Amino acid sequence: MSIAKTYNPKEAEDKWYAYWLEKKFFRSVPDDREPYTIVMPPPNVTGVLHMGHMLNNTIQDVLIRRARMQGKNACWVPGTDHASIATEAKVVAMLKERGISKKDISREEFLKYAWEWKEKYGGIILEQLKKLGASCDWDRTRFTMEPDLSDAVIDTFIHLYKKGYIYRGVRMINWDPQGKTAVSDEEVIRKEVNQKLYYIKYQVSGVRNQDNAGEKDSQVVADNAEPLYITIATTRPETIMADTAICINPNDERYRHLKGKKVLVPLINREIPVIEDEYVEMEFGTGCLKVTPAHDLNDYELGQKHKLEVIDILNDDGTLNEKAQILIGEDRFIARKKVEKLLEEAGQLEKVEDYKSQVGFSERTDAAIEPKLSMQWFCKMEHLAKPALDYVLSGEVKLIPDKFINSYRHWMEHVKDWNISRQLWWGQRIPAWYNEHQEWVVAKTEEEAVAEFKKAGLSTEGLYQEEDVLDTWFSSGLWPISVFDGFKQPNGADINYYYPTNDLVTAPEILFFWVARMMIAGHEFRGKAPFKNVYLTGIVRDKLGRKMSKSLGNSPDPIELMEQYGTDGVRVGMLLSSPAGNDLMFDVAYCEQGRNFANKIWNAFRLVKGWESVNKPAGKAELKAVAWFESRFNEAILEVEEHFAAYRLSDALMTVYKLIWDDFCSWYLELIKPAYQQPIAKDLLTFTVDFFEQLLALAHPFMPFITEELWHDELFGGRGEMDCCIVAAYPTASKVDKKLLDDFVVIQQVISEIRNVRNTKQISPKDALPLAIKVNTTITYETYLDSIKKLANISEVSFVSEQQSGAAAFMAGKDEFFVTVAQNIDVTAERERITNEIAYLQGFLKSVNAKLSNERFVQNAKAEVVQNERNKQADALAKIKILEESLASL
RNA sequence: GGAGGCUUAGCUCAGCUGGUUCAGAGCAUCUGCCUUACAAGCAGAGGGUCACUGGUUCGAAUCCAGUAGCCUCCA
Repeated sequence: MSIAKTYNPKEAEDKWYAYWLEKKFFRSVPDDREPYTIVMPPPNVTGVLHMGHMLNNTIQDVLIRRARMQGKNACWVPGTDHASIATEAKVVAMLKERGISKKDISREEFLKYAWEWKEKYGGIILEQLKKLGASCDWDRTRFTMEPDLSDAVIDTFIHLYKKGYIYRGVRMINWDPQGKTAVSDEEVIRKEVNQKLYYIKYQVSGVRNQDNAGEKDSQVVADNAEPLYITIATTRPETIMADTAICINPNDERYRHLKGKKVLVPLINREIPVIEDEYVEMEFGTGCLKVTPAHDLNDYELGQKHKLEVIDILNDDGTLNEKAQILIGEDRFIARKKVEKLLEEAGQLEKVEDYKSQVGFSERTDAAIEPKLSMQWFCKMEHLAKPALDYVLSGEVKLIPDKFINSYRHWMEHVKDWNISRQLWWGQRIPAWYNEHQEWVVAKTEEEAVAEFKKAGLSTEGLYQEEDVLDTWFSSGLWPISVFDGFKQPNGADINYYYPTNDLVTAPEILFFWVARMMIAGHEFRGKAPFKNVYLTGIVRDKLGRKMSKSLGNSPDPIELMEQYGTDGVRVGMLLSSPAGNDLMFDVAYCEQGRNFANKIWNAFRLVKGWESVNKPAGKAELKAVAWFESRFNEAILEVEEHFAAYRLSDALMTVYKLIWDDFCSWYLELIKPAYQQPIAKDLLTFTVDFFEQLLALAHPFMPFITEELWHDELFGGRGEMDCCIVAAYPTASKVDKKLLDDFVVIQQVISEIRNVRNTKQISPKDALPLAIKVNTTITYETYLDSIKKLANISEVSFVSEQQSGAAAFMAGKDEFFVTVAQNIDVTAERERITNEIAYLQGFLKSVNAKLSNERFVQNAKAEVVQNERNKQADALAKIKILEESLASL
C-alpha cells in the first residue's frame, strides 16, 4: 500500500470520529471501574464555536481521553445552557424580522417561538465540537431548560425558600433599559467613559446672600439682596428632578451656614433639605452632593439612613416619567442635554468640566446600566457561601493555578445577596403566586398555591403566577448534579457513581458566578463539592494581546482553522502555549507547528513502513540504540505523568513532541535506519514498530485522529474492530537506565561536535573523516563506534593515548576527540578558542573555590551541596589540564 | 480608591521548598544542505545585566522592601 507524502487530515477525521461513535467508545455507564468524570461547561444555545471553546474543550478532551486509556470509566457530559437574556434577545430580534413585536404576543406564544429557535440553532455548537474530536458521551447531552432540569430548578428554589434563604425586596438593582430586565453585578461591564461634570447652582430658600450666618463681622442684612446659591457637581444633571436632599460634610467649615436650611431644585423649584453626612468627600467637586435615592446606589443608602423620600423619575425603557415634571417621555441621554440647556438659560449652570469615570454597561445589550429600585427576588448568600469557601481553603477543591484562591476568597468573604429574578420570559418561571391583594405564596403548582393561600386564610381570587424567571446561573449552578438526575433520583446509580466529578475546566471570569454556585449547590444538596479540581484556562487573545471579539474581527474561524491545519494540528497549536490560567496569545503559527508535527509523525511512519525485514541479527550499536530509546521513552513517560499530575498540559505535550521529533526521529530512526534499499534486521523492525505503537498511544490524547489512523495500518498487523488507539492502554514507565542515558548524551555530543567541525570547515557531509579518541573516562566507546560512524560519517576510529596535533579537537565530557581534516588547522583561531575555554573554566573554578574556601559555606551548606562543589572543582581542574596540554601541543 | 497578579532571548513561556558558569524550551532568526521518510524537512550556530534600586544570606532569576510599567478583579 502506497502512502501519501503528506498527511491528509480531512479523511481520517471524518472516518474515525464516525467509527468511535459507531463503536460507542464515548459511552459511559456505571460499572465497577474507577469513574473519571467531567461535566462540560454548557455553552449558550446562542453560541457558535469560538477560540475560547476550542481551548477549553481541547483541554477537556485531552484529560478525558487520557483517563479512558488509563482504564478508567471516562464520562464527559455535554450540554447547553438556555442563556435567558442572550436567547431572549435573539428571539426578539428574530420576531422583529418577521414583523412581530414581543409586546403584541402572549408569553405562551413567545415561548413557542423561543423553543422553535432553540431547536433550530441551539445544537450548532455541539455539532462543531464533534469536528474538534470531542469524545463526549452524546447520549447524555442535557439542556438547562429541559423538563427534568427545570424541575430541579423549581424544587431548588422552593427548598431554599423554605430554608429562609430566598426573599423579596425592593433593592437597587442594575437595570438594562434596552433589555428591560435586571442584570446581576457580574453581567455589568464597567468602562471608563469621558463624561462631563456639571456644576449646578441650587438656590437656598428663604435666605439672601448677605445673611451669611456665621460671619460675625457681616451683620448687614438687606431684604432685596441677591439670592444665595450653593453649587453641586454632578455627572447626571437629568436626575436633579429626583433629588430629595443636598448633603454636606458636617466638618466642612465652608458650608456651616447651610445647616438646617432648605434649597430649591432648579427648574422645578421643589424644596429639599440640606443634610449632613461624613460620607461626602469635601475635596471632590464642590464638597456638596445632590442626593438622588432612586437613581444611585450610594444615594439610596444615604437616603435610607436619613429617611429621605424616594422619587423615581425614570420609566423602564430609560425615558423620563411624569414625576420628573418636565421633559416627560424624553430619553435619559437626550434629557441630559436638554436639562443642561435649561439650566444654562436659567443661569444656574455654573460651569462644565471634562471628567472621566467608570460607567456600567450591560454585557448583553451594551446599554448603559441604570441603577433602579425594583422589587426583586434575592438569595441570601452569606451562610451558603461559607462551605463553598471552605472547600477551596481546605484544598478539598483545588484551583489550578492556585493564584486564584485569593480572589476567590475575597469574593466569597464579601459576597452580596444574589438577585435571582430576571424580567424575562425565557427561563424557569419563579414558582410564586399572587392573589388579588398582591399577597403571595411559593408553591410548585397552582393547586398547591391555592392550598397555601387557604391554609393562611387568604383570598385565592385573581390568582396569578410571578412573571419573572430565574437567573440562568441559578440553573447552571445545579449542572453537575442535575445532569446525573441527582434531584429526581437523589440515590440514582448515575449520581452515586459519577458525583463528585473529577475535573472542571472553565474560565476564571466565571469562577464566582458559576463555579462558586456549583459548590454551594453541591454542598447544599449532596454534602460534597461537585469536583476535585478546577482548571482555569486563560483568555484567548490575538498576538497583539487583544481579546478576541466579533467586533474587532480578530478571531479566526475555528472550523476554517481545522480545515486548514487539520484538527490535530489546531489542538496541538492551542495547547502548546497555554499554561493553566495564563492568557493565550494565539497565532496561527502555533497551528502550523501542530500541522508540521503531525506531518513529521506521518513521514516517520512512511519510513518505517517502507522497510523490508530480513532474518539477520541486529548489530551491537543498533541494539544499544534500542536500549537507549527504551530508557529515554520511559524517562519521558515519567515526565509526562508529572506534567499531567500538575495539570501542565502544554509541558506534557512538549515532552511528547520532543520525544517523537528529536529522540525518536532525529536520533533513534537515524541510528537504526538501514542503508538505502537495504533490508533491516527483523528484530530491529519489531522493536521499532512496537515503539511506534507506544508513541501513538502516548500522543493520542493530544492528536486523536492521526494516531488512530496510523494505529490501524497493516504495519501493526491485523486488528480487531474494537482494537483502537482511543482505548489502547496508556503507556506506563518501566525501568530507566540512567547510566546509559548519561553516556548517550556524550555520544550525541560527539556526533554534534563532528558535524559542527564539518560545518565550520565547510566540509561536505559526504566526505568521510577519520576520528581519534583519547578516552579519559569509563565510557565504552567501542559499543557506539558504528553509531558515531553512521551519524557523523566517520571513516575510521582509532584510540590514542596522546593528543593529536594538526587535527580539529574537541572535548565531550572529559574525553578528547580529534578529527583529521584535509585543510590545515588555523592555529591562531584554535589557540584563541582554547584560551577562551580555559578562561571560562578558570572563572568557573574561581567561583567554586570561593565557595569551598568560605568556612561558612562549608559549615552551613548541606553536605551534598558541598560535595557537589568539590566534584565541580575536580572536573574543572581536569578539563583545564587537558586544555592546557592541547594549547602546548598546538 | 481597595485586593491580587505579572515583568526572564525577537515572540510565547518554563525555571518546584535559594546551591552546577543557571540562565532553559518551543517558535522565529542566521549559515550550509532538494542526503532516496519528511523543504510542513535535515545539520549546525548566534541571541538575555532574569524590569529597576536596595536588603537578607556563605550564596539570589528564586526570599524581603521600595520604584516603574502592564494586567485582572472589586468599589
